[in-house]
Amino acid sequence: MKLLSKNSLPPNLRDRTFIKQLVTGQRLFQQGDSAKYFFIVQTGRFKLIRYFDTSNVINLEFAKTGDSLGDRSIFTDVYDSSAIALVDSTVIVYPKQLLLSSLLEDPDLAGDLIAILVKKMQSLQVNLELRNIRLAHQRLLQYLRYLATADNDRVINLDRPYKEIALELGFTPETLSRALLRLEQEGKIDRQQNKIILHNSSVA
Amino acid sequence: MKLLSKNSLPPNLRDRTFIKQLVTGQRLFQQGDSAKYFFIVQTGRFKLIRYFDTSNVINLEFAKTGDSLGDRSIFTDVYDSSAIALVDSTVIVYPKQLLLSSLLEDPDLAGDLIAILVKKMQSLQVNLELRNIRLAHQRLLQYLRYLATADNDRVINLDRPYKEIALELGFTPETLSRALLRLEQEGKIDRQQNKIILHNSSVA
DNA sequence: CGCATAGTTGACTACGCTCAACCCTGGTGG
DNA sequence: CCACCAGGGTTGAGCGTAGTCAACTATGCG
Repeated sequence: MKLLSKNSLPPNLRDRTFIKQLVTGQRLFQQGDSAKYFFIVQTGRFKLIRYFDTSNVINLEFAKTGDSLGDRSIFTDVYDSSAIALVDSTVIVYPKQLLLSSLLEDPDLAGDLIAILVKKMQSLQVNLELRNIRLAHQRLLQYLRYLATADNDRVINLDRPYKEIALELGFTPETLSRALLRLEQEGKIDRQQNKIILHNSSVA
Repeated sequence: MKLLSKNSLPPNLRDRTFIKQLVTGQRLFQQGDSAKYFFIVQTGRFKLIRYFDTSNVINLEFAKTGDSLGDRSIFTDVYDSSAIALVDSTVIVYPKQLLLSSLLEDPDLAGDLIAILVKKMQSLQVNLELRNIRLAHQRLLQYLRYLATADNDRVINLDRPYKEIALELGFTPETLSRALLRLEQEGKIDRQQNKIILHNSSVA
């Protein structure tokens, strides 16, 4: 992945690409801003939110290491959402227009970007599939299975608050809490602090 | 968009790209098949479904004119779902490997593909946003607004059965029917056969 | 030590699902 | 030309589950 490492970029693009560090709560970009940059998360994580009228905010998605930010604005001139660092984070900042013109000259870069977009599409697709599962404990279990197969491990490390997971799954924290309890009581999982062990019987 | 017209493709790719016609109910590809092709819908529409165990089927998405099919399998060797024509349809069939190597030689094609993927991402994103709206009539209204702004028209032509729309929105047909009734009674919309008129007051 | 926040648990509410019946339309065949 | 049938769409009644609001605990941070 040439795209993911600043040093392997073609010189003219590399010279104008830089790393940005953000602290918890800091905005990377703001809805309505001129969309001059494209980003990839190096460390940490972000949430994307959208404002409708004032005081009407919705959560769009979460981005973690390796995910792109600002991808929906590749061909539009303003950001359609705001990105906020949930923890101290670093991102690679690409000047969008220069990146796009570099893609035309360096096909490998284009291939890298396509791969990143496809990966993101798949992730959105998984989320959408999960939403089609109505019962909270079943949706949660399926989510845990995805995490387990992705990590190839039955021990799942949840490195972020349940609150956030609840939002991503479309639940309230209360419902997530009860769903976890239920899976535990049914013997499908074990919980110890922020680790979850998926039992053999419930993997298939 | 060079990619969308067979005739503007580079010769070696064009020679192996073809149009395929399908009748209602016909399968374009099957989950598990070797993913040798990438498709773009020219006319008609498709549904993508996934089988878990036998007799456990879920609906993934619907694709209409201009949408890509098989995009999730660009970098994998088998299709992760089956595509079925919902009406008589035609698709452009690209040999996947040749398309990928052509992208590296013709940057315009790569740009076109990126645009298609971004558009699809946005569409998935919209669906996901809609799922975050809990009340059926509100989710439906928001959906109608998207359609209206996309078509830039307050008269929405629903060219497909309500049943299908219900699935896409994550409702049962009964719930969709009641939600339509409610919006009508609240004066937000008018219905006449398969057209829906979005009232001015409810656009913003 | 005090405060803010995450997480948990309980009681109640409300909305969408399920199942059933019915209407309506289009298509088919006698 | 009508009788029949299949499927989409609508409406009704009852149920179940997630949301809401509230109280409480635990944890981390100043």
